[in-house]
Amino acid sequence: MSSENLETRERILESAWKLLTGSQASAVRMSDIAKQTGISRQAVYLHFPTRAELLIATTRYIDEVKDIDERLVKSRSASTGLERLEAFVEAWGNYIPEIYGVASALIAMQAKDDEAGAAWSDRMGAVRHGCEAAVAALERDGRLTQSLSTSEATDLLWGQLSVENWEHLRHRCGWTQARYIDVVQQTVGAALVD
Amino acid sequence: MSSENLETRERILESAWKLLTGSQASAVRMSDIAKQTGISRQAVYLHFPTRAELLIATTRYIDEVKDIDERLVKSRSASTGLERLEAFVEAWGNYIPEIYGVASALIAMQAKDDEAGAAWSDRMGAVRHGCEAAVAALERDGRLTQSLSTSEATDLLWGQLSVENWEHLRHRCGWTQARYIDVVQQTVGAALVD
DNA sequence: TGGTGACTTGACATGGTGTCAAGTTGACAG
DNA sequence: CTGTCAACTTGACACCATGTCAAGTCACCA
Repeated sequence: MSSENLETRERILESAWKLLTGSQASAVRMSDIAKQTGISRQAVYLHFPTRAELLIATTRYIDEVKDIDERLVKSRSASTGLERLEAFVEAWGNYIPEIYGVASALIAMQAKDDEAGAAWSDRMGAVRHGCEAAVAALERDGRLTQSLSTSEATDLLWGQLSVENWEHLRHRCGWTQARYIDVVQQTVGAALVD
Repeated sequence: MSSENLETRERILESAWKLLTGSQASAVRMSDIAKQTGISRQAVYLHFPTRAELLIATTRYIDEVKDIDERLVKSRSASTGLERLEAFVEAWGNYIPEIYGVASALIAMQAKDDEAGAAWSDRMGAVRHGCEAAVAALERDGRLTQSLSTSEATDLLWGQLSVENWEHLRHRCGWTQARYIDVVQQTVGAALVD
């Protein structure tokens, strides 16, 4: 078993990830994570001061394991703005399923917990930078629509790539992941290009 | 004062509405609503069995007072599919601010409370019907894009008109309401028409 | 041998929801 | 005038999850 030798901290993160990936993410309690890890609830608190910090650490852990940076770097190598936009939608859109469990738990917390809210905003701020870069590439090609300012175009793209929109189309509407990517590329193309 | 003669039940709904419209909607507790109404916390439970039911009753109350039906009826009188689509976006998009407080409290609850989740889904199901009708009108005019099925087009429109997307553009991105309506009409037009 | 760090056990405070039981009060019917 | 009933009050309590605190176990290391 590869997980036998992991430090307790990592085993906790693995457990959290696993449980959060299952259904009903926001119903996952500290005691569930402890049980899954095979340690006491209090031991979890020796590694993470609060539930919010554990969730945040879990997103960072997933980022690392799934190498989100690597995925996004690839989207930056596209030659045209349009290609770059599509590559970015594909890269991020295909990453959402990985973090969805933790993301939804964090989103559910943010209303009551400022720390969780700030952390999630921060996380999403990084996505906005990606959107900004894609919009800038489009503008450089002279293909950004006249009807939106740069920042409006960025905001719009950002919204289309939100976890909430992914959840809506994939879960509430039952779309496949492939169709989701396809249609978002198409929508975003129609809204922003030319 | 018009509210002096209201039955207690209505005064509770008014209080809930008022408090939920203020900031931090999901932080509104039963005791806050009781205090605002000028009655004991237990008295609230004499009228509404759970917090979820109170929130749901509040949305219905707002629907009634703000006459959402009337607003939507108007959008149905448009002659062309495109006009109808735009009228629907305008009608619903301008209604979201009215219910936003209650909506966000309900959305925050739905993760943990099945009853709240079901009620909110039901509510949103009604919006989907409106979307469906707008898409059907577009199709009748032969102006629905080839690249989406009827139900996909409906899902897409539905997502654009979600409370979450409104919150994203208006709150997170700071757009004005007018600009929000404008850009959503434009986006939805580009994605669905022709 | 003795100390240290990681963990366990168990108790407890906090904060919000929802329940229960025993009043109080005012209006209305007989 | 009196009894009753509905609406409301007061106060206590169970529940549940988070987070804290204190004391104890245990393996490893100097």
